Amino acid sequence: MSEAAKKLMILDGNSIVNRAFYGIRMLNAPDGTPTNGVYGFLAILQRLLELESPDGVCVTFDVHAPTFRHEMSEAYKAQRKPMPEELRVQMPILKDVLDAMGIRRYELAGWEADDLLGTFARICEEIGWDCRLVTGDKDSFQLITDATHVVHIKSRMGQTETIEYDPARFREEYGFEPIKMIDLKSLMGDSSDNIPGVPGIGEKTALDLLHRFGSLDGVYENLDDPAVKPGQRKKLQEGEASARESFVLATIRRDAPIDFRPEETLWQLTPNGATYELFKRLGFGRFIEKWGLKPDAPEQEQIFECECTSAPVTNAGEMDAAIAALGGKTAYIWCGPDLDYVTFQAEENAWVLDKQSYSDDYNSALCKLFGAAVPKAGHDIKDIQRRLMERGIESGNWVFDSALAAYLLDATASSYELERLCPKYCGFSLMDAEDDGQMSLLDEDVNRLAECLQKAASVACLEEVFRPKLAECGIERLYYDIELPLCSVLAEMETNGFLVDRQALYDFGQSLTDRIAALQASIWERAGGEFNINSPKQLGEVLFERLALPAGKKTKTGWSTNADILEKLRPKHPIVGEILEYRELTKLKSTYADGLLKTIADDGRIHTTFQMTVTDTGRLSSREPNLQNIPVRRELGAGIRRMFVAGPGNVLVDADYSQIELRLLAHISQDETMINAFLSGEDIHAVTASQVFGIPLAEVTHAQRSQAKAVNFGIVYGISAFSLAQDIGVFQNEAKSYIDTYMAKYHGVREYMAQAIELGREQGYVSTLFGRRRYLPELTSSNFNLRSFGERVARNMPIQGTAADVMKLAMIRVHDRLRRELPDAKLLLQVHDELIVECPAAQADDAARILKEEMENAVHYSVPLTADTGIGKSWADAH
DNA sequence: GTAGTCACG
DNA sequence: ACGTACGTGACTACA
Repeated sequence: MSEAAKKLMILDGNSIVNRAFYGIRMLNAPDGTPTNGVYGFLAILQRLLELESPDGVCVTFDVHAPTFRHEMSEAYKAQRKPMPEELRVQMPILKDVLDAMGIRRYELAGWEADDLLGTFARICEEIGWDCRLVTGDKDSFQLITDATHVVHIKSRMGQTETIEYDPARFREEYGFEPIKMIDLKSLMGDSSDNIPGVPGIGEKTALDLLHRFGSLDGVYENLDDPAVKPGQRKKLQEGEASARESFVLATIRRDAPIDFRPEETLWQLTPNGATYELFKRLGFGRFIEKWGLKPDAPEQEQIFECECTSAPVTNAGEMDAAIAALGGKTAYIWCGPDLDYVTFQAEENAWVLDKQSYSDDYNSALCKLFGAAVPKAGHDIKDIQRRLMERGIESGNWVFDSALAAYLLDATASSYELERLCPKYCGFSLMDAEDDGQMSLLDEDVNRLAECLQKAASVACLEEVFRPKLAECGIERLYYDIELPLCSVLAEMETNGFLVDRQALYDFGQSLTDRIAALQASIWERAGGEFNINSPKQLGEVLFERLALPAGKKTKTGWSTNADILEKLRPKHPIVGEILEYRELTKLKSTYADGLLKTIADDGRIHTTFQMTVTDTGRLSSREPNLQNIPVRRELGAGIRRMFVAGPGNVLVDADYSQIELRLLAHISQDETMINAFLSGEDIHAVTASQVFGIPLAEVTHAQRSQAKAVNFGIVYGISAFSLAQDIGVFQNEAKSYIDTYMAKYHGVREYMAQAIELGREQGYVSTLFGRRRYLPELTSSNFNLRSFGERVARNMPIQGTAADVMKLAMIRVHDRLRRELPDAKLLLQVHDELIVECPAAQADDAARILKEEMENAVHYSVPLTADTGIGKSWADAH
């Protein structure tokens, strides 16, 4: 009986660390040592262990010594760029990590890692093992065979991704056999590898020649072929020696003299103390957790000890006594699901209120605790407030929210769960009680009770850490006057919900069904067969293979079929327009008609959840369902907004800021021209058109205004000429001249943009006018893409974030005034620069006035903020 | 779970 | 030369 083939994963150590170093943002161990390369390596290793489940693992490294390639080629000797210091110091760390984990590593003076990969792959193939070569370089693609696949590491925007190439995948992408990579490189060269190739022949020509003649030899045997242009022929003739030399340089050797026994690489993850200690020193908590690493001699687990004694609260008398004992001190709260139990704690005392063990009216107990008499702190208090509201309890006197504080201190963190915050800020971890599904806290489940008490107490610890930090960052006002009060406004909006005309929405969905079916039939007929139009892969095959339409951009997995591309293809084939319409209709049906219907609650309303700790800029987000992306731009989609309606006797009042981001840009940059444009009340896009195109305001055409509008938007986002050109359909040099003129005319804006980046780099963060911060380690990255991204964010975040701050402040003010002056008017929704209120029809004008006043007067800057209002029975009518 | 696409400001 | 606008969430396909 033959055993199943073993699978060996060989990682190209230098190349992967390199990718990680340049691809992800800087990380440091607690002692300041840079670690991002090692961290990225481990992240990739972990991902691949899960994905591939190899039987063996080993890592190859380059040795800094001349190789046979240096001996044979002058060109190859050219100095490689020296490794940056922050990367160099990480190589020995990685080797320590591998040694601790017991993973074999190999290096051989005089031979490059690629040659080791090739040699190892050969040896594996000889004994019938499968190989996975993991690397960030494309050099080793020539080694791809049925048994040997290359897992290619790419990094994009701080994310690393892995693509596994087998022969088929390779052929699909390159159109020839993997081994022909050598021929390709001999023609086009490889600047990063000092392989000269044929001077004057680039990737395009080289690929073309290879497809035509199959190999380097084939090319030279067919130099007289008419398909070879005279210029190319000359270059090829002159460059033949170089090409032949490149062929040898580019060929990975498979005969490195190294004692490699595959069975020695057999390995599986075995947690050990050495790895634990090392990871702890490096600050790799994530991997300690993920891999269950523990110290050899179990040290005192730094679990937080709750020093308070807890008392059950089982009746109204005990509740009163607990509140008396609090004596005005802040109660730190942790609630169970559906508020079935609540633990609260102050200093050395803690109490447990449990619905099942409470003999009097439970709601009354909640009212006492959550009423205005008791100051309270919690974690994600908006959520607690909403759940209380659902029980008809209005809570008050909330003085702290640890999740919100953590968000303000670092808006880019991936999660704000107590389990993560405690280790990060307080130096202890939380215990983890299994959820056993019991509803009652007091029944026998000691662990879970302890866990809840601990969580309540940890909110107190976090508060102690966070309060001074908020002061230090100058964001106390933002926190206490905006974020915290906003919680109850949002809780109320979520509870209010937006009424939807269920029948109309259903009918709308039905009306789409027939049209979709007709489109599908026609598309299938034109395609000459049935396929899944919703599958970009299948659609790509139909459009670009079967119908042979000119393919545009490619994605990682195939051809791009997005609306931009299809729009350009529209005139080429009638199927394209139908696909675009099919896409539009199916989107409306699945996401908006069917999707929203599912979310309508028993009261006929849709209750979204606003998330306060999600965006990097300070905006809110809306989910389950997302009501901030209801269609409006296209006529058919905007019909959805007719289904969002006011209740009987009510109307909707809609108010939206007019160009708030550009107004804030004018103020923040103090650009005189832009400020004057807004002060004069002119149409800002028309003014920009007149500036950019150098024509009198009165002569600006509709098309010019619309282009100027795109420029205005682009400026806010940190534009490039390429993208602007793409967006407005002009040549890149034309787009560039628009931007240059813009920056010359609005030179205050240009100066602001430069300063924003400068300041961001110096401080490590950028901030809004309210002090909200976004840290930008990307600004000092040595990776061009990452750094450019940081620069765009540095320009954009202060604007988008200030707009978010202003809107939040306005919401609090609107809410206050409505409560005092129009208690029947309810805030329903915020869509970044728009607010929607529902109120009795007779109060609509008053509500509109209040919205306008409070939004426009939330702040007073160098240019006025203006808000436009509308009134109607539906969202579509009110907007 | 990731990728592609598309809805919004 | 690089790769190509900021910020979100939901749905479908596919591994």
